[in-house]
Amino acid sequence: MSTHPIPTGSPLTPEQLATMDAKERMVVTAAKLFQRQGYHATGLKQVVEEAAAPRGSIYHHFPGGKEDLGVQAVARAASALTRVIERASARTDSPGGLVRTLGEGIASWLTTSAYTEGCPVSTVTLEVAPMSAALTEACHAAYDQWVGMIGDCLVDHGIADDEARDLAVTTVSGVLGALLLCRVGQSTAPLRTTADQLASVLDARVAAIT
Amino acid sequence: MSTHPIPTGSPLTPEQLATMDAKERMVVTAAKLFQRQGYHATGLKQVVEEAAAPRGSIYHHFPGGKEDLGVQAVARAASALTRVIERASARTDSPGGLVRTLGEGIASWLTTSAYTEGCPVSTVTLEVAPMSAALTEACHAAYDQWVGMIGDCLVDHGIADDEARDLAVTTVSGVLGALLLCRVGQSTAPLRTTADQLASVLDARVAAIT
DNA sequence: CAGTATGTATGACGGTTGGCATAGTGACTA
DNA sequence: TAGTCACTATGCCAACCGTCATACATACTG
Repeated sequence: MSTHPIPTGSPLTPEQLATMDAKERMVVTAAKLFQRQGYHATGLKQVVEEAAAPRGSIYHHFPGGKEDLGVQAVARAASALTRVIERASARTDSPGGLVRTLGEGIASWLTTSAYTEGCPVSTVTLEVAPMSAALTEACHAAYDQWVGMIGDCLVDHGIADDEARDLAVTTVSGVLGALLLCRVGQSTAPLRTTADQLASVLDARVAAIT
Repeated sequence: MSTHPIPTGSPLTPEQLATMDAKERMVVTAAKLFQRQGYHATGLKQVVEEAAAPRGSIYHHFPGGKEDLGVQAVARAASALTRVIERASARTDSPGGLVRTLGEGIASWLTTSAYTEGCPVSTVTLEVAPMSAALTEACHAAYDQWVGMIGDCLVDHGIADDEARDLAVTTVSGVLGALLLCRVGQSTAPLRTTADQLASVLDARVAAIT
């Protein structure tokens, strides 16, 4: 890692952090850092510094050490994306609309962070699976939830459970993969393209039923 | 990282390594380790040990240090997947068949490694983009090549350049994302599902032309 | 209220490993 | 012999994660 072109600054606004206790600050800060630079590149030192938390408290709040903190950070980060899906789901009524809105939401997320923040779960997944069972499980739970939410949306539109799940898996895969391409190319085009195409597939599938 | 359930063993067979010089051994070993545990979790110490290479040679062969080694390892690993695509491309004549064959190839790759080895490029991408320009560029080049190859296949079947590229982006995104889900769930189902669905989309698109 | 007990919270330390730089070795050339 | 080259052993300092003895806060007791 030769250069650090983007001045990282604080991963969270001080106002937000001020409202939390030390433990929560650590979890939230770790989540942001994992999302930005990955699990192994994030030192506990950096976490406590940016969270303005005392070094010694780590093993009080997280007896399992870094891995323990990681599990909670992943869970927290995952729920953030879950909310994005929920919000997108509330704003549209077709599966295709959901995917498109979701794609836009994530895209804006990418641009506002100057492509430093990707999927909070994917990075950790690739770094630790399947070495750390606890972290792998936390990531797995996140993906399952996302697949389930999109699958439910499809079922609501009349698609059979099995096919709905398959389509949801493909959709989540596509979005996650597109996020990779976006980060590496510093462009939201792959995400918008992929979301658009997946949306068309889902809508066509729904249309074929009615 | 509490446990190490899978005895890692040597990442490469000694016979393979024996035919290479020290530099090549380092690149290949680094590629395997990055693929397995990521960039930051891989120490140069581990690389030289598993490559049976002398420690002091690192900065002779790779003046840019770890990042330099990383760029070459990514390039090498990427070309491995490129060959898989080439082979899949040679064995089928439809885009859908290509994607299905590709999915199977990667799936067998996952199972033989007990899900320890994922996409060699994705892990590094998420860990370093966009902090390290050199590594990001190396990853970008790999993705571009894959997208280009699949896009070319589509163009060969009569699809216009722009749409071919869009479809290729979606396909690569889906495969990469599915690989994530496979690793976290220790199952090849997501990959086969995704490949299957993407293949259907591509074939339908081709069929609509003729 | 004074004194103590109990559990929480914390700063300082340690053994290890991280990537990297330097000084050095030996082989080959002139 | 002197010089050049490809290559390597050794050592450095910083950062890593985890442990520990201690300080704090609250609640209980006489």
